[in-house]
Amino acid sequence: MNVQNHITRLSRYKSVLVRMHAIGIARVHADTLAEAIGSTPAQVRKDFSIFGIRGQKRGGYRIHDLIEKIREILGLDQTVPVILAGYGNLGKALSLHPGFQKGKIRIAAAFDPLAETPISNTAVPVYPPKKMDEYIPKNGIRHAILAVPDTVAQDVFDHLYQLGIRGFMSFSSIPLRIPEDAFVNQVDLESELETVIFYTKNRENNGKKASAPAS
Amino acid sequence: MNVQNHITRLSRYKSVLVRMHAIGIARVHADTLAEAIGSTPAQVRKDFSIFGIRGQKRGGYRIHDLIEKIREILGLDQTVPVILAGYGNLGKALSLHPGFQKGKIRIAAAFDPLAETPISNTAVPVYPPKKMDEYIPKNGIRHAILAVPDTVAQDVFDHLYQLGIRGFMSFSSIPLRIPEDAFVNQVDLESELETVIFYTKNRENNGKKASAPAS
DNA sequence: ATTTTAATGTGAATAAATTCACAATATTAT
DNA sequence: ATAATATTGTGAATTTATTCACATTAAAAT
Repeated sequence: MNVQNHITRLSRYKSVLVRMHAIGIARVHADTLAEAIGSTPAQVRKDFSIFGIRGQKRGGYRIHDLIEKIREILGLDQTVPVILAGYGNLGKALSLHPGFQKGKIRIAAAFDPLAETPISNTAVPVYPPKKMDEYIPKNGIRHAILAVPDTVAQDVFDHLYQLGIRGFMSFSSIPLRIPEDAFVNQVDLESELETVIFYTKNRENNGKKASAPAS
Repeated sequence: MNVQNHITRLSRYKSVLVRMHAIGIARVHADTLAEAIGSTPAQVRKDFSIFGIRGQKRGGYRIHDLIEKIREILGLDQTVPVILAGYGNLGKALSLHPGFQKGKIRIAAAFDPLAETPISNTAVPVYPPKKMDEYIPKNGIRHAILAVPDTVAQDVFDHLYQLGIRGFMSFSSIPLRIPEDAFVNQVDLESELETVIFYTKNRENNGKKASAPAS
């Protein structure tokens, strides 16, 4: 299972493709890609078709081109700078996450109240929060990761929004009240783990797909 | 937007409900709940209907009962012990995550090679990996969080599977090869952020919903 | 050259998810 | 008591997503 839409899938295809490319593979078939991300060949072809990605009849897709094209669709043709609000354990983990060090996403800076006293061992520069007001407009930052305590999540969100940030990945567990023109991907870790518990339980019974109980 | 299915939604409803309950609210309407998680009243009622959750005509739902019922559906009526494979920055962040300290999920122990020398400041006991062989069967653990380096993710997965774990939340960015009867929720942080970048970009243009480009 | 084969690409078919719309009914107001 | 109102619960309608199935075509084999 695993909840996905075609954008998530494009991103996952790319992840696999980048790794294949790195080990010297030049071409890929819809079947291979489907299996890698737990999907179907028809789904892969349809996803590509929707976005005008063409392969070649009897020859699959050229990985290099595919990666380029997917990056372009996702808006990753240029490096995208992202700031990190909150440099606690989670913030630190994210700043060191391989996925944010190799690809086109770059965590440009982190902001945390504790940075009044310098934080050691940081993967990115860590500044006090008030520096956001200058840093974000100056560097044209449009995206932020919210890794702050729930108690201040809405305030920090509002502040960042007001500074021009429109795209957010939030790890807070409270739902944010957001303006129409902002986009927030709320990554709720508790919820993600709870779905695992549900589906694991319902696997033991029905085998394949989990569904609603009798009543 | 935000990719969801009804299980994810149930979990999110619960999260909101628990907070409402904590501040002394006893009843809730479908509209309130819908707005809180960014859904629609019809969706809320349909979700509840599917699982046989009944409110009362003109009176909404009793929060206490709702929480009970949702917990039961998700398999969270008892406390569920989960182990953490890997106690790096991410593992540590997870062990301290409020969502895993207040609810029915309990991170029972973490396992990491660095634990040969004791790790200080831990929120949970941290053991060397070889202790898993004894700990997991003895404590009947069925669920694990994989927060290990990509290079060993498959090996650790295989080992945990072989010890009886069937439900996984994985933060590795490589797709795992998994047996039929295991369930893995792969939380791909890079992919989550990439979707934010896509939708933010496509908001600026079309306003409401992001869709496929011309070609 | 010609045939065979192994893919893609895509409309059509199917399935799944969401929203509509309204009957049912408990609560409140009169 | 009766009427008015608000909100649930759910089939039906609609929309969205997935899968099917097969025509198309490039490559490989003969």
